[in-house]
Amino acid sequence: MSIQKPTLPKGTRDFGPIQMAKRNYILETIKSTFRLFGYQQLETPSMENLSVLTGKYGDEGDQLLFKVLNSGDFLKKVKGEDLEKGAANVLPKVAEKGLRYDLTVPFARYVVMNRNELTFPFKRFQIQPVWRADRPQRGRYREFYQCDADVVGTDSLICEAEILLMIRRVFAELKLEDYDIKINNRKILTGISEVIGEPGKEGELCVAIDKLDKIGWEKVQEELTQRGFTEDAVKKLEPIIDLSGSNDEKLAFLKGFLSESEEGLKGVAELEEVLKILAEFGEGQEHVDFDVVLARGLSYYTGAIFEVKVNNVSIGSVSGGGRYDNLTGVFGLEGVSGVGFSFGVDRIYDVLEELNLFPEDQTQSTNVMIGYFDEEGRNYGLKILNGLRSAGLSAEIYPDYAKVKKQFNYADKKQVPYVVMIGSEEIAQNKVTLKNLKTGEQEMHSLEEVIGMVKAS
RNA sequence: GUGGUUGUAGCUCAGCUGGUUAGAGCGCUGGUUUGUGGCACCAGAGGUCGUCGGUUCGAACCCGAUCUUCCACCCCA
Repeated sequence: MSIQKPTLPKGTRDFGPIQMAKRNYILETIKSTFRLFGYQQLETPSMENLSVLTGKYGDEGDQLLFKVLNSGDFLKKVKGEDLEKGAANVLPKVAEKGLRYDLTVPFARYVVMNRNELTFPFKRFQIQPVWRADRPQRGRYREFYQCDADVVGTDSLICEAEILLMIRRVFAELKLEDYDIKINNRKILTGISEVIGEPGKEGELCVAIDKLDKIGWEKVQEELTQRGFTEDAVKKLEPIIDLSGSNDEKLAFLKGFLSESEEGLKGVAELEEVLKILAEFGEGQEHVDFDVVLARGLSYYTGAIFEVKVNNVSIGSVSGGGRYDNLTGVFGLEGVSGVGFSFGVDRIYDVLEELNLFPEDQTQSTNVMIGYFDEEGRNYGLKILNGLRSAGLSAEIYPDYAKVKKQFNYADKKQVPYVVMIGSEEIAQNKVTLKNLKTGEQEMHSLEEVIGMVKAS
């Protein structure tokens, strides 16, 4: 029998100890921020029934769902005629479960199933992996983590303002300074499409405008024409594309531009209110940038839209979100509005790595390692080990009888800062030798002294 | 889903127009040093050249398929 090399499925990764330390640094920052703002943690199963997942992400989304083959004889419901009709006909008979595609739909399902137990407004955060059968690329994986925070059951714009505050807090903690929180409002986009004489086409409008950064205004015009926008409409759009100035200046302009659109003015008013609430918090508009052409998640967002971009790095977009009316409508619970956003941990990881912003000592796990020469030393070491741990120091003993060189090598590789060495002399004096691996200094001390010294370092 | 790209030692990569026994650096193991890691020196182990098939007297090298990697598009975090 030939030995086969193990491999990972496409688009998945292992996280080793070093990576986990760094990931936890990011995740702890995010979690503590969510908790600080009153959000409670939720977890849902990796698998959902396909009836919950399908139809929520569009045709393209359905294709990207990982389906789980039924257990046992998964073919028992399939008939010959089903096979002839094609995959779409066979699928529901061989798979009834799928891996979750995002955290929002499972959350909506949870809210509907627990509507009578929940106290609204309900603020929840959720940090779990999601799966997409996408083609992997840099910063795009088939298994990746989302960190969502949503509040449902309120229309209050305080929530929007708090999202801005949470993003700023997380980024400040992570020492990320050069970034912009782009903010816009779906209603403004709707208003613009009305005003330029193409009502109801804001979706297409935004898909095209969204590429502005990438392909430029010229190409966007081409695409708009291709999508059936009139020349007149494209021309009317021009002042929007050129819009610049402070948030307040842009809003002032839009009030005039959108004066014919009730919906558009409502969007402007909402945005103004969010900024006003921010001011009531005693906070400024640092990093907050009203971006009229920001368009994302248009199929579900109905109010505010957020996106966070880190400047001068290869992967810019690290967070996003928005307000949606009627999150739970598809599951039969009407009128539950919510607003939420999500941090992309994997991308934040890459950004921090690129900017070299991870703290130095993230990987250090053990404070002290105990080494020894013989059985007597080992047994004495076990007592010392227990003492160190009781004092709250992370400690370990080298488990095998081995050359001192090997023991020290192990400590060095693991970046353990201190080694306690035990030989006959130490036992006789009821002390231990403490060696600082960074400086190379070593001296005999009592256990209590060692505890004090290591803790002080 | 469309188009392109990559695969040689644990890692990063050499390897000529197809020609004997496939190399380097780092890492690993052992030694110089049986109460001491990093540094230095010495020695050693480790490869079905992604996989399967084809062309050829002969394939890491040419051809096909497949998997994988990365990139662009679509879309998205």
